Amino acid sequence: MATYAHARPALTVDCVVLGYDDAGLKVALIRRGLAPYLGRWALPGGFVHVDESVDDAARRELAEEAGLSRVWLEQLYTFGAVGRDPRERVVTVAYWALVRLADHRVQAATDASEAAWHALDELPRLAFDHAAIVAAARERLRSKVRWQPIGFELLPRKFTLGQLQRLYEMALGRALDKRNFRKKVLALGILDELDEHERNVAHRAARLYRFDETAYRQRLRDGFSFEL
Amino acid sequence: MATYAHARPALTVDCVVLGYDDAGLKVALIRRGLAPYLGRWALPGGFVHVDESVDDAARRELAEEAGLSRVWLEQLYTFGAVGRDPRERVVTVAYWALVRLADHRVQAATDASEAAWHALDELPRLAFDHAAIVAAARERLRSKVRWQPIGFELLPRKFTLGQLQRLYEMALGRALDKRNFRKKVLALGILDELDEHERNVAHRAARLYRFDETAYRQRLRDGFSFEL
DNA sequence: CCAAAAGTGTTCACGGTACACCCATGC
DNA sequence: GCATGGGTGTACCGTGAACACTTTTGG
Repeated sequence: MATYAHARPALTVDCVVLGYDDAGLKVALIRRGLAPYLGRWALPGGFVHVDESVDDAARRELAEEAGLSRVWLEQLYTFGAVGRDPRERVVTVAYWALVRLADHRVQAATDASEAAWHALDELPRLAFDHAAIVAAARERLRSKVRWQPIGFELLPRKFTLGQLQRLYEMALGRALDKRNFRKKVLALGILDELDEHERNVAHRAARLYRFDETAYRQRLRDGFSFEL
Repeated sequence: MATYAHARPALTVDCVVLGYDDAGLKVALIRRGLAPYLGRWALPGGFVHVDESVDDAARRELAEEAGLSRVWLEQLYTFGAVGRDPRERVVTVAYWALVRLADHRVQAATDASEAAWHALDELPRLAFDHAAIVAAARERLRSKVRWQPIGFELLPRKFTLGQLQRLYEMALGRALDKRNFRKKVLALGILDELDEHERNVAHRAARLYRFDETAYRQRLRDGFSFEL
């Protein structure tokens, strides 16, 4: 393990930013303004600087390239195949993030020519191996959603149980029984029932709820299972 | 994302190799023959070459530094804090591996002055942030063992249900009920019951079993849950 | 009054858990 | 014969899954 003087792989981060609205799950993509894959859609990301942690690099790129900050962010997987970038050897640490679509407009910045949300199940062809990275994030969402009440990161602060259920159905890729879902989710004891209802809907207005983070942390400490 | 000409972080892999025998879980460590942390125990690992995938680098280091090959190996997490190596900026992709202790003698090789198995719950002080990496592997084992019948990678090819149960108890950190354990594990239908028994034991000789990988794959395809 | 989603309980089957005694073997 | 782990079955309980109708609101 002598000092390393040879060519080294470059190191980047790439972020799979997932958002949700009533139409479904979306990913934030950026249209590349440079070769290779000029004009293709790609994940926001970029090189890791020597003086920042990899986590910080992910947050920075998210802010610079997509104009997003203060989002929930977690490391996903490191993609290190040899040919994944045609220019040179690049290893990328992929992250995934969840944001409230209502709160965030993605905006292109720096060297990205365009940024936009894309529906998760009708993605365009992506640059590099980014399709595989998105697939990994999707898989992680599917498994994580069963153990941690992640959904609240994606919904507006006040939401209906119907919205929450539709989100879970999207994430899990299957229909859930309405009564069982409400029963379980309310039994978790991490929702504040508000004295507010939807407005201007063409059907009975649903009650609004809010995620009770304090109760959630308490339950976590008590060793609680959030399986849905 | 122009061509990158500045200083770049170096990229390494580190492997948490877990082994098991009747005395408990062990991790393979190497005594460092170079500064920094000269003489300290550390995980086997090293730099990723430009012409090999990160996975390949992990396998190579495992072979070179610990003399291990053909082991079960999986990516664990990427550690990218800024100060984790005092010499220069180094990001490491951590892997974890499971081996049959009976089959593998670790042997020091290349630039490691010594290699040995250490009991997982009485580790010496480790170099760099390797203690955190081992802790992450341990946590991963604990959660993974519940979903995938991982234990078989760690046991000899023929084993008793008692051995399997003790392994699970080590991994999960709690005692399991013998009858329930046997019932569940046999119900999985992935064990071959052999017409062989232990020999030379000071008690009733236990029947030996073998992991039936074919049946396992079949169950996986059928969407089977291996929760214990 | 019609469409569309909200809201609400009960029953059944299965799996998890708790629990105690006899058996085979080596010393 | 004794110490040590191997081996076996049953009863209870809680949770997950299935399932249908009434209510409210806007158009």
